[in-house]
Amino acid sequence: MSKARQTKALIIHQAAELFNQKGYAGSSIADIMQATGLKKGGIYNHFKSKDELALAAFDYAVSLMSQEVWQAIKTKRGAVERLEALVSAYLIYADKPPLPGGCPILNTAIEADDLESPLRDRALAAIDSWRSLIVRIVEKGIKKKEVRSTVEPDTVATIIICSIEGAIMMSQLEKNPIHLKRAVAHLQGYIQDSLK
Amino acid sequence: MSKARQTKALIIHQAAELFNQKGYAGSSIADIMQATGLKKGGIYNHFKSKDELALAAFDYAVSLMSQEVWQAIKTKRGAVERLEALVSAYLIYADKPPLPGGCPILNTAIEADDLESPLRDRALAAIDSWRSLIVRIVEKGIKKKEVRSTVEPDTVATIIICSIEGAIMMSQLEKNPIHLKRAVAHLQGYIQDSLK
DNA sequence: CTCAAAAAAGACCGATCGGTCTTAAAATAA
DNA sequence: TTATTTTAAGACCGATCGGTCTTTTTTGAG
Repeated sequence: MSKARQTKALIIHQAAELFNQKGYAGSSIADIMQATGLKKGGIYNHFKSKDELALAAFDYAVSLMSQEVWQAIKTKRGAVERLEALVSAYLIYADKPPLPGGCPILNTAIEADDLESPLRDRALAAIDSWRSLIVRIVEKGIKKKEVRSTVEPDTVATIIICSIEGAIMMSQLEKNPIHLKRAVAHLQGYIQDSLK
Repeated sequence: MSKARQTKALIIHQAAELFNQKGYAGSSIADIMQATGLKKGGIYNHFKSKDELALAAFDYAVSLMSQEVWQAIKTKRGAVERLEALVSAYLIYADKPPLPGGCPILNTAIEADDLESPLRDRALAAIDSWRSLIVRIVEKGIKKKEVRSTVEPDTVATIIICSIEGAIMMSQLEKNPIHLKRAVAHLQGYIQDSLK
């Protein structure tokens, strides 16, 4: 990787950590300068604006977690097993989170949900991608008779996503992984009992 | 109420709306001046700093929702009925929310969870108050044999809170109440099936 | 090694930030 | 109604905001 791209990757990584912990409005260019060791010119050489950097940082943050989930489910076969693996993958937030500060989708959704903004669109797209992954797994499970045909895939997606996101928030706030562990355990029971 | 206290209440209400929608870092004193129609002197006559106003606005926002929940459960008797009423009370976020911008506890928790700050302490206290309300209801239900003795009150509290908070976030982001409705329906089933 | 192109430095900009203070207006107790 | 206190106005402050631009340094192709 060229020096320039290394520097750009460093800026994105450090900005993602800052934004995820202090928010977009709460993080200044000066903060990013300090975190990267670069001066203003070094940052604006790679990004036209703070907003453009925010988008790049969000995409990077989401990709980190997407990779975790994909790694967790790619070897699993049945729908139930895949959902169990997906849910368990989020326990990483209790152990060694890909980024400090909690779930970047949740953080961005909360900060950007009121104004129309590119950042809100990205958060929406990230949630929708997650939702459709779950829906596809459940639909395939129904086709293969592994999941009861009365189960609504969209409802399963809502329950899984909102439980995990709420639990990440609570564990992050209280600095105690217990809530995330409880939510994951509850979802495992839900997947076992309600789907098949 | 004296004129001065009316003005102070107006500032708190408008600030609570702003902070809940745009966040604390994202809302400026100039924004609050515009929302209240007051000039800077009129605001700083009632509050020493933006931080002090933020605390007052958060307390006000939480009290609005606490009153809703209390209204919903005060007439109910059994533990199961009280929990059902508590969960259903949050459907108000899909209909006529006490404040625009979603749940103030969630919004504040996300923005303030990283730094040690009075605001984080308030969010922690609000969550703990909610948690202990649920725990007390479940414990009483166990004593009265309305709830199975194997049920863990703290786990029930975690599942209810994280599901509702996650669902409020999703419905707020997508501007669609369906997620909140699904989560409440799921929790009703959980309360019916798992507790008794 | 040379040199053109790219990257980073850092001074500089106007706007806005939270906050202060003096002055004027309004509310209230007498 | 008057006198006193409280409340709000609005000019003002230094610091910081995001962003620009010129200059210097570094990089990498030839």
